[in-house]
Amino acid sequence: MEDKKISMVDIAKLSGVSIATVSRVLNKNGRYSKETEDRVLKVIQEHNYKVNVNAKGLRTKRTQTIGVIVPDITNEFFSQIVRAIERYIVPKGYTVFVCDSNEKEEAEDIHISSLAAKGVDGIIYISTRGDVKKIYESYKIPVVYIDRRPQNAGTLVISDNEMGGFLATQELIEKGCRHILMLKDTKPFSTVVHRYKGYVGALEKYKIPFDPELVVETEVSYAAARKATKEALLAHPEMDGIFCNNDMMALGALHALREAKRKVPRDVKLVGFDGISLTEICDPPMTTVRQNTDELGKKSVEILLRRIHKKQDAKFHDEVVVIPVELVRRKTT
Amino acid sequence: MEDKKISMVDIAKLSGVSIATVSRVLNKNGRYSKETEDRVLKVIQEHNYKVNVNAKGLRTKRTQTIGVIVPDITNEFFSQIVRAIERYIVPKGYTVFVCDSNEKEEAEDIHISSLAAKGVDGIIYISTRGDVKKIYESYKIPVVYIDRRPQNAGTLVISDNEMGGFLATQELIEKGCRHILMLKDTKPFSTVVHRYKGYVGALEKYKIPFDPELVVETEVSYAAARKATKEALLAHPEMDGIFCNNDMMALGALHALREAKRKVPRDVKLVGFDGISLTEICDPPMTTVRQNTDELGKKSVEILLRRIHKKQDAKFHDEVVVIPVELVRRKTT
DNA sequence: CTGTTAGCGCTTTCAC
DNA sequence: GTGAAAGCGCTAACAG
Repeated sequence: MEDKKISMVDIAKLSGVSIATVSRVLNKNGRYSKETEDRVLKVIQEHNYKVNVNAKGLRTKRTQTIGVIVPDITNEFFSQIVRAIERYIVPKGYTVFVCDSNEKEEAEDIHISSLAAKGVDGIIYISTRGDVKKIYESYKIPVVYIDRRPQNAGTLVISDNEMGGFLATQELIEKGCRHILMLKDTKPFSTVVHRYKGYVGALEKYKIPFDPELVVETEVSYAAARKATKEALLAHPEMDGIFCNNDMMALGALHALREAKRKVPRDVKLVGFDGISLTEICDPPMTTVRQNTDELGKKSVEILLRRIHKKQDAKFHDEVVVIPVELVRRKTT
Repeated sequence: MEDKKISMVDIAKLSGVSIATVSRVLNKNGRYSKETEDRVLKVIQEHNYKVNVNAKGLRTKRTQTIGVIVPDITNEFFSQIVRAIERYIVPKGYTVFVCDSNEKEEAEDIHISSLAAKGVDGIIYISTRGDVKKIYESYKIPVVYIDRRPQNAGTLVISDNEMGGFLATQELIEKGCRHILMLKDTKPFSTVVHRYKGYVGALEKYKIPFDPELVVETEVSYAAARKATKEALLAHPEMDGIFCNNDMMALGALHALREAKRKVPRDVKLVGFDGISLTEICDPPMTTVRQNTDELGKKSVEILLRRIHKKQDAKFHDEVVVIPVELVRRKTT
C-alpha cells in the first residue's frame, strides 16, 4: 500500500537516462534532444511525478514559497489583500504561508522566525509594530511592508491615506457639514496618522475651524465606535458629520446615530474607510473611501518578486509605492 | 554584507562539539550532558541560528507544514476557520499554507499538486467538488475534510447541519410561522442537503404541510437572495417565515422584506445560518444558527495531527466528527 | 555521553 | 547531448 514516493532516480531509470538529464528537462535547461525530452516527460506524466521542493530548495536556496503576515485574517480588508496576493503570486508557482498575528507583536516574531526557518523566499508584512529595524536585519529575507508603515520599513506599498482622509472630509464639508467628528484609532499606525492629516488638511482648505474636542480616539471596533459616537453626540450636539477610521467603526457610528434619533444623512452625515462589502449592504448604504486591495496585492507581489530575483545584487534602493484611493458616494452623505 | 546563513556545522565548530551533538540538543534527543547543552544553546542563541527546515524535511520526511484549502478566504465563515486552525496548530510548530480555491475545482487541483510538491505533512480541505476519490489516492498525504462532505471523503469534521436546519425551522414554527420559505443554495453540497433535511424534518414533526414551491434555490449571495425573496413574496404572499442557507442570504432576504414593507419579525420571521459578525450588527440583529468555527478548527487539527503521527501504521479507520450547532435567538424571530 | 558517516532528492560543474 | 559525482543542511544509525 505505502508505495514510497517516486523520485528523480526512478524517473531516470524508467526512461533510461541519467538523473542529470531528467533535471535538465524538468528545468528546461537545454542540452538534451527532443526525443529524450519527450520520453522523460512521458514517464513523468505517467507516474505523476512531482519534484521534491525541499530537496530542490536545499540546493538552490529557493523554496518558491512566501509568507504573508496579517493582523487579522477575519477582517475582510485583510482577507481581500491575502486573496489579491494569491491571485498574482500563485500563477508564478509560489505557495503562500498565511500568518495571522492577531495584532500581537510577539505572534509576529514567532511567525517571522518560523518563516525564516522554512526558508521562504520573501515576506509580505502588514506589521502591528512601530519599528521593524530588528527584524529586517536579523534575517536576510526580502520584505515588502504593506498597508501600514512602521519605522525603518524599507520597501512598502501603501494606500494614499492622507488623500483618503482629505476626500472623506471634503465630501462632508461640501455636503454642508461644519462640525465634523473624526473617530480615530488609538494606535499610532501610519494609516491612522495620515488619514487624520487629510482630515485636518481638508478643514484648513475650507477654512473650517479645527476643534480638538471633535477628534476622539477609540478602539477600532463596532461596539467601541458606537459607544464613542453616543458620547460625542451628547457632548457636541452641534455635530453634523462623522469621518471614521474604518467601515466597521462607521457602522457603529451609524447605529449610535439611529439610536439617538438623528437622521442620516439629513442631520448627520457619515463617511467610512476601506470599502468592505458591509458598506454596500448596510442601511443606508455607506459612503466610504475605498482602498484598492487588488492593486495593493498586485504591486506588493510585483516588487517582492523583483527583489527575490535580484537577490544577488549588492543593493536595492527602497521603493515606496502609493496606491490611489477612491471616494465611493452612497447614501450617508 | 551578505553574510551567508549560519548552519549547523558553524554552531558545532563554534561550540566545540560535533554536529551530531548539536542536532541532539536541538531535538532534545538526550544523550548529552547539561554543560554541553548549555554551551550549544548559548551559541545558537547568540547567532540567532535557525534550523533549515528544508534540509530537515529532506531527511525526516516531515516539513512541519500543512495546507488549508478554502473556497473563499474573504468569506468570514471560512476565515474564522482558518484562524482557528492556526490558533491550534501554530503552537505545535507548524506553519500553514492557505490556499484560496475561489470555489473552483481546477484551482483546487493546482493547489493540491503544489502542496504535495512542497511536501506538506497534511491537508485540511474544504472542498468544492462532489467527489474527491482521485485526489485522496494519488498523493499519500493525510487529508481531513471539513465543513462540506464530498463523496469518498474519508476523515471529516462537519457541523450538525441537519440539526441546524431543524432548530432554525422549529424556531420559526414555534414563533407562529406556518408558511416557511427555505432559501437554498443551488449547489448540492452536503451542508445544503443536510440543512434542507432538517427543515423538512421540523415541518413533519410539527405537522406543517410541506410545500415544494416554498423551497427556492438560488445562488449564495446577498443580491441573489434579495431578488429571490422579492419574487417569492409576490408568488406567495402568505409567506410568514424564511430560513436561509447562510447569513449573507438572510441579510438579502431581510432587505427584500423591508423593501416590500413587511415588518420583521411581526409579518415575517427570519433565520440565517453560520453566525458571522454581520448578524449581530445588522438591523434588526438576526436570529441565526451559529456554527462553532473554533471547534471545527480545533477538531480538524487534532485529527490531522494524530494521522500525521500515525502515518506509519497500515490503516486508519476514517472518523467522522460532528460538531453541534447552536440557535442564537435575536430580533428577527 | 560524543563523534563519524551515510544518505534524503535534487542541481550543477566538469568530463566525455 | 549526456553522465558521474559533489554537496546543499540535516538526522540517525553505528561505533566508541
